[in-house]
Amino acid sequence: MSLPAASLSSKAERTRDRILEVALELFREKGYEATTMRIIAAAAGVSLGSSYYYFPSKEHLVQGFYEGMHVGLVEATREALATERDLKARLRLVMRARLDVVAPYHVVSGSLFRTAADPHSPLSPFSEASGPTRRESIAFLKEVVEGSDARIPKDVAPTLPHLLWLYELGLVLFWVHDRSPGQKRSYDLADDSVDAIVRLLALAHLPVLRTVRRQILKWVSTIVAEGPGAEDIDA
Amino acid sequence: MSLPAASLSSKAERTRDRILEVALELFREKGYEATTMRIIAAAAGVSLGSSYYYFPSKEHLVQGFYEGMHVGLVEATREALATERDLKARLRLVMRARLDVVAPYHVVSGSLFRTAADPHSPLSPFSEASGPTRRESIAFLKEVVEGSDARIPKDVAPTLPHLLWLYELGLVLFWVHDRSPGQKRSYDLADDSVDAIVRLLALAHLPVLRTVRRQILKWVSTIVAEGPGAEDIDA
DNA sequence: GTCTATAACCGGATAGAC
DNA sequence: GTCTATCCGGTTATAGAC
Repeated sequence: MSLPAASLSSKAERTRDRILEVALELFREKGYEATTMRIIAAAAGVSLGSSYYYFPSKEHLVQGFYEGMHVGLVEATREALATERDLKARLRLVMRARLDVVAPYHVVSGSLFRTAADPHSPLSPFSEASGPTRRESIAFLKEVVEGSDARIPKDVAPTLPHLLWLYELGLVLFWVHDRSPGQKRSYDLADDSVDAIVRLLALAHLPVLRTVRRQILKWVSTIVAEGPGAEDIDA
Repeated sequence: MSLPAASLSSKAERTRDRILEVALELFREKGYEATTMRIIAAAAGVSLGSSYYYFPSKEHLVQGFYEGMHVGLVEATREALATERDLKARLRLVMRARLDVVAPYHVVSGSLFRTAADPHSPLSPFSEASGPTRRESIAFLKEVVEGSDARIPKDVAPTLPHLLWLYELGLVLFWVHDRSPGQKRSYDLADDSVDAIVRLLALAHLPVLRTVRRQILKWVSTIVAEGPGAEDIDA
């Protein structure tokens, strides 16, 4: 989807793209379960067997979805991030945009994310296969922080993007479960939790908080170092 | 499983129990996917159709698992909790016991918890069907706190058990993904995060933290009020 | 009405011919 | 690279036994 567009045969590539495109549309329209591989194949004008030639499993069709969501977030926030310098405002607009971008998929999100919970699945956010997207997301959050005028304590700075990535994951997890109209609660939670995060960051330098700060940094490192390898930590 | 043991016919009940027992054992031995309903039925000495008479779906077999895990935790900690009064020690032993109790199921946990991520699934920790177990867990954590000699700020007290429940959920989620030998990282994380939590609680009364404290309480309420109904909040 | 069994359906995945 | 035929397992329909 965001691969170097050259080098691969064109007929095959168009077939592949068509299958993926059709599949994502059907997922959104009818849901993940209701969209059978047979229907996808038919809609894309290929046989069932051919679909499996391009995508080894139904799950693999969902990887394209994730990458799309990340690209969508970057595009949706580029303009606003270019001018805004206040950290709280930056984080808030990013998290709100995150929710906006995934919004059309809320109905399906349950069954879509279902697979993501399984660590053995390539769709797990911690998996090898998700590595590229994960690293891109963390790098993006790093920019969100560094582009602000906030002063972040030296020891917190390297871990902060990872912490924010975990936080974003949690927010989306909440959103998946959020049945309030328009997922209003998720937006409220985003606002409230961003407030708390920024305030905590502002207080982080206080001597009383030195020990907790270290403790928290320690366990965030533990969490983020988790996964297929230690490569995550220096993304 | 923890129902009033009377009132239902005994032959049927024994059949039901046998199916469940056999299923859990097979899940642990061979994994969730590899254990087919046909195998379960055969091992329990009934026909496939009969299994479906007792358990409407394969997922429903997993509900018994959850309840078992909760009962296991309570039993594993009863003795130690009876004498220990220090909050940090109490929380630490509870969280370590939580990991001990689920340990035999680590290999399977991925596919087992997979379904739990789907909000539409009865296996979701936030679902109606999980309500009883969820409320029991929160009530248990309330006792863990109240049985300690720690002084908890008045405004924090009612929300704390819910916060701890979310925290426990997160810990287990991490454990599911933890591939370190013996899941050592999960135990480390439990220790470190309990330290941080207890320290934060001790500092919570400080005037500088008043605003953050309120903000955090607010969004924890938002999260926990989420789900099938508002009944969660007064469990 | 409670329980059990057999046969079939449906959809994800695979084999192998062309 | 594309197809058809088939497998396999969760689930359902339904008939009948106790």
